[in-house]
Amino acid sequence: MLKLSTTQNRTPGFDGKRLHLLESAARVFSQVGYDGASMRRIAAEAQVSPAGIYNYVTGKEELLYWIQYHTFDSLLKGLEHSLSGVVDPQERLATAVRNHVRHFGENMHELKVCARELETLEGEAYDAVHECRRTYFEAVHQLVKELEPTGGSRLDSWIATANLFGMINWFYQWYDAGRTQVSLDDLAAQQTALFLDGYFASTSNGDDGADK
Amino acid sequence: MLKLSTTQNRTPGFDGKRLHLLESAARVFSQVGYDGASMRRIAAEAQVSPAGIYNYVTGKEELLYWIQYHTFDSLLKGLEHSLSGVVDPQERLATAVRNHVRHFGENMHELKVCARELETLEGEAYDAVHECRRTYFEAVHQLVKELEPTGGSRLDSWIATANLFGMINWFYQWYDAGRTQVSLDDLAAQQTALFLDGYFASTSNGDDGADK
DNA sequence: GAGAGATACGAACGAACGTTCGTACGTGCC
DNA sequence: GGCACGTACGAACGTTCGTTCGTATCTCTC
Repeated sequence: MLKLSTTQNRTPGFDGKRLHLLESAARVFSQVGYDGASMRRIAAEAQVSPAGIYNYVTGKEELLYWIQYHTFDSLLKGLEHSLSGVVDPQERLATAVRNHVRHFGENMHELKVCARELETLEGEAYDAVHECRRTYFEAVHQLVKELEPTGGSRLDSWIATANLFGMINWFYQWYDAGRTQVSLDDLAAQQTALFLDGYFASTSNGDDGADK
Repeated sequence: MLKLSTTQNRTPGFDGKRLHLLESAARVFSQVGYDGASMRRIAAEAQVSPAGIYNYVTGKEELLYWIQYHTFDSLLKGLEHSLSGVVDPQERLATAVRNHVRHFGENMHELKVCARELETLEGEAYDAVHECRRTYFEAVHQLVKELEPTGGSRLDSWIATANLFGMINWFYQWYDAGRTQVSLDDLAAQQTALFLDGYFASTSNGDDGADK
């Protein structure tokens, strides 16, 4: 299932137009959900006829596939890039959270679609996205495990990582509901601090786990 | 919008049958989403004809409304009940998390629908559910604020509460994906500990914030 | 047992859906 | 100029959707 559209014999502007189409689709998906979004509405958003969409994509399914795959892929790429040169384990985790939250801020629609429609795709398309997502999760999980090389927290590192993702993924539900008093970097810092030291902790813990 | 179905002149078994219908609808909604669920499938799940649904409910929208309203309402009721007699602030928060997570375990379908379809309803129906949800959030927020009566954490209590909800709401995405090595109470305890003390904290903090 | 009203369902409605088809238009190559 | 082909769109297809309608059954009341 899900034949991908061919990428040969294309006009110069093809890639750009498809990207524009994916952005429009992500915008609509994030507003009304995958099932609630009609191809006609996506077409209108992208200023194309409904039939025109099928020049760039084999169907609705592939729209979601590309949005999700591209999002997790660039999350991972961004993580690897921003981690280079950072050695302190706490600082590395803070960097990862900042990367994630910033990415959310700059691609709110795409991330929202990824968070909400995780189980919408099926078959090979689901597997491909799932593999990409798993790689990203494991990269962050590794950062968590490296926090305490001597043998560990009393908490399960996998569960703690999952809960960390809960914090940084769930925030699309409440952030920017009008009351943007806090910047994305501030938010990332608070989430890092909460994860590392809890709500209570004394501030004696070095740089308190979130700076910059 | 959303005329509620009348509740007068009903047969004795009416309430029970409607509850059964709502459970079936919640099961289908949680599997394929609100938009992806057809009335025909819900009817089949409830062993009723599609037309028969409309004896108990004015339409699809009201199904979602009752599921969400009833869920948040019983979350709040359960919270108030389980808090009675508990005085230690950390223990009160631990109790709240346990209440939430247990409720998730016992009503996985309903909670999943509440988490995923928060923005699906519109107008009065949305407002009514939103008010109920806000009350529940504020109750937990109050518990967080009472953790440190002397003046507070370095973190914003509202944001910390929102992140707490991120942890305990997001877990439907990964829990029971086959690997149920950890009980719901254990999970609640880990989430409470993570929130109160962070991933790092020394275990010297009283009962470490999660017991029972 | 006659009447009323709640409960149940098969059939059908109009609307909207994702997608396909046929046909134009534009551009580059010989 | 003529051909090939990527791009674009209006119209239409078949399907499925939420809901309504007409009617049959069941259960009380008098």
